[in-house]
Amino acid sequence: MEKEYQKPSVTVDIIVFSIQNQELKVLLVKRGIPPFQGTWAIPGGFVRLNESLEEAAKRELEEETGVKEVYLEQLYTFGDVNRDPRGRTITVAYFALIDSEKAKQKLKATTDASEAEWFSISALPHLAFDHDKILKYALKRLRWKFEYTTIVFSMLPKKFTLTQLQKNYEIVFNKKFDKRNFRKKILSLNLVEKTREIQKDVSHRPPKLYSFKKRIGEIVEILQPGS
Amino acid sequence: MEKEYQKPSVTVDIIVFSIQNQELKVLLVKRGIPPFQGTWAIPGGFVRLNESLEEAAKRELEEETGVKEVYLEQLYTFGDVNRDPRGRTITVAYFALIDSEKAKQKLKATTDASEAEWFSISALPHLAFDHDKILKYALKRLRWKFEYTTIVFSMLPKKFTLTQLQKNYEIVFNKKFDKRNFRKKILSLNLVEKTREIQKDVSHRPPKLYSFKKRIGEIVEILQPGS
DNA sequence: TCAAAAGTGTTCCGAATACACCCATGA
DNA sequence: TCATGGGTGTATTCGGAACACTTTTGA
Repeated sequence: MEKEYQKPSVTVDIIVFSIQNQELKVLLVKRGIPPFQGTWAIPGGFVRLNESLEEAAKRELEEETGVKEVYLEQLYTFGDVNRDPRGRTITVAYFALIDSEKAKQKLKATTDASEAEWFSISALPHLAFDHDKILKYALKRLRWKFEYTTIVFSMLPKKFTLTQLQKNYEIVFNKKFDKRNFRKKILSLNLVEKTREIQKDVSHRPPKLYSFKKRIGEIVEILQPGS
Repeated sequence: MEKEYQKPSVTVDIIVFSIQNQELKVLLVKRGIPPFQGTWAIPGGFVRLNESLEEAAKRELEEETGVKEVYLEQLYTFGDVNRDPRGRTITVAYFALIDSEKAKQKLKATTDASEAEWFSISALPHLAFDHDKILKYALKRLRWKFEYTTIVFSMLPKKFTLTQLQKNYEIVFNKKFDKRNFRKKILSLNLVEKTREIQKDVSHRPPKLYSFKKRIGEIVEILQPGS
């Protein structure tokens, strides 16, 4: 067989973001086997012949975290010749968003003896392979998606307060927004509706709970660049 | 070897757009061999082990068209299990933009006895594999890029008139813009500068030629949605 | 009564929109 | 002189930005 007919390996890697304790976090796994044994990496694995890329990403994600039904989208495909020392490997990166309630669930013990852990994006270890680059790109995409689409709602529980919503934006952009302008904007976009519930047992004026009306990920320009 | 260790094949497909004769066109090749023999398809081919994905895309593009140094960006990776009847094949789609002068060059005779031809996107044939879907997505991305970045300049010669620039937008969006507002916007973005040249031999007032000042593809929100 | 977050309006400014006429050239 | 596209300005409207105080609850 000629060189050009040999096949590269194909993997999927899933960058999983969530917001916990007022911080943006990403899920990493410690590699149990070489190469990069003991180094943190983005969770992922080989694509099987009988599953689509998205199915592979969903399967790996469930294997690592036990969570299903999260927001998942393809990020980018990384295919530099020497990105994996074991041989030519192309990885299709996905990024996933988990709402704060699901993220609190205990991480499933992983099958391949590696540990999984949430890391704040402000205190990341160096990652295996080209995963630093992949993560950096995922963050860029995340911010972009927050600006122009409604994915924020995939990181919130079904019912939430407008302050929680605003906090999520502030965490992702690492920037404060004006409360009145923020609420005016969100309400004018007609994205949310009041529920009849209010949050109880808070030691301040109890906030109203809202729910999301539209399709997650829809493009709407929630926040303009620089606002 | 177990099922999950068999490897899929990996190809790149390149959707090449250009604007010719006031129409948005895409380059297609007629397949010379089965499957889908005689059907039009997006140009592409297998990724070799010693080249990155982008290198593979550039190589295939040059083999098909003879053009080099075009705007090229990764579009999306398509990996449904049955998208290729020959067996599991994942394709990394790229999209490329060629300026009108380069696009006028004669298409190189292709090596694998297939013909290449420019098709207006308003009169497309049915395509092989899942290429209809890929092309549809590429068009979406193209429009998005026109709205928010400066890629339009990759479809223009080095020196161009503001009317040519506006025409390109009108063709891509299939929509007219107001001449005064368009020029005001472009000039306020500080993207172009007057050259000392004017276009000669036109049977009307000769237009000034402009050149592009910045990096192609930079995000600038040239046209707001709905403008 | 205090602490903590919820909730609420107005003014100002810049950018987007709508809109019509004169200019320079080749045929 | 005519046809063809080049080139230009203003008034209006809309949305973004800045900004501070009162309300409600639990501790």
